[in-house]
Amino acid sequence: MTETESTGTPTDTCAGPPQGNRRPDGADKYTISEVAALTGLTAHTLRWYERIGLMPHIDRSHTGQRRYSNRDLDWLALVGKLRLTGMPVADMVRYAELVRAGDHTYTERFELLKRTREDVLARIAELQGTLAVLDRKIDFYADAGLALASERTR
Amino acid sequence: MTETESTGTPTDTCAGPPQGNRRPDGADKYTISEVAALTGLTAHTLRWYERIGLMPHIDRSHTGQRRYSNRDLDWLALVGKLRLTGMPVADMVRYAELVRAGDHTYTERFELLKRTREDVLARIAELQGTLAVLDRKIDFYADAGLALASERTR
DNA sequence: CGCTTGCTTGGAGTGCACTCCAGGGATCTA
DNA sequence: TAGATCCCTGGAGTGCACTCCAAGCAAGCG
Repeated sequence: MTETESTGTPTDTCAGPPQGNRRPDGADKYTISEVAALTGLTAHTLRWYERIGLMPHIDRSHTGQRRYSNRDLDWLALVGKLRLTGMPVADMVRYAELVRAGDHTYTERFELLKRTREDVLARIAELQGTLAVLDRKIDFYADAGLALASERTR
Repeated sequence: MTETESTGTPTDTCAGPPQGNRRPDGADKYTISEVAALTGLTAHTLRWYERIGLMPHIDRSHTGQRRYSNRDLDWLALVGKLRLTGMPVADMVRYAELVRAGDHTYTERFELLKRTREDVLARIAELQGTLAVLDRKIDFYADAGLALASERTR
């Protein structure tokens, strides 16, 4: 219920997604439960993301606890967006691997993003088709409901 | 090797209403594999839909084989649309129950459809937000790729 | 000092939506 | 009459994306 995924201003350059109550860079050390609150994911899921290779290496405190940075939050915001598109986690892991592999994977990342973009466009089109069907059915039920109501109450 | 189930349609995954190759009403008797071909679902899935109560009672031939009608195809088309919205199968079963229950469930069906419509609108908005992020990233990678290319080949 | 809270781990469990299997029956073609 | 092909059933298995568990460590508090 603490979904702090606001629709922020799209003014950032590359990966600057919307995120509210952050600490300034340099003082950006978040515990796992803070990140959970900020992202809406559970701590379980955050650890699981790390295990499957979807996260970069997360900083640790001197006692071994995770300390997330603003950069990690940026990455999680992107992951959240990709998740909304229905992209399989395995594909996101693939993208994460490309990022870790270095600059020579730019082209491949580019292709992956373009393919994803096409998928999103297709999904939007699908949903708009569904919306049309839904609207037709809703009109039908509105008429039927009206007919029933007038027949029964007046 | 009893059933050639998952042959499916190799390319046509648009899930649009393929109402072209239907038989006229009155001569509308389709076997399960014909329906599978028409809908893109597998015969397994069609039987499973029936088992969980997502389908009305399907006609049977004198030997007990399923014979689908145009009406069944209509229902499957709606189910396909609802599936695209991400609606859980359990909710679709609920809708199917309401339809079976009779005319006095009109209002409830109406509410369900309206809620679904809102969900679809929200989903489209989400996807458009994701599209914006994706486009920003794609622009970034296009520039980076260009820089790399000009550095190397020109 | 003990208690509570929050974090750690590997591994096991959950829910959804299929997906497949074994074993058998009916129909068609050669 | 044989073989191929389609279909039937209940139940078991699969893959994905989490979700939870048990056992234990570390810090803060009265």
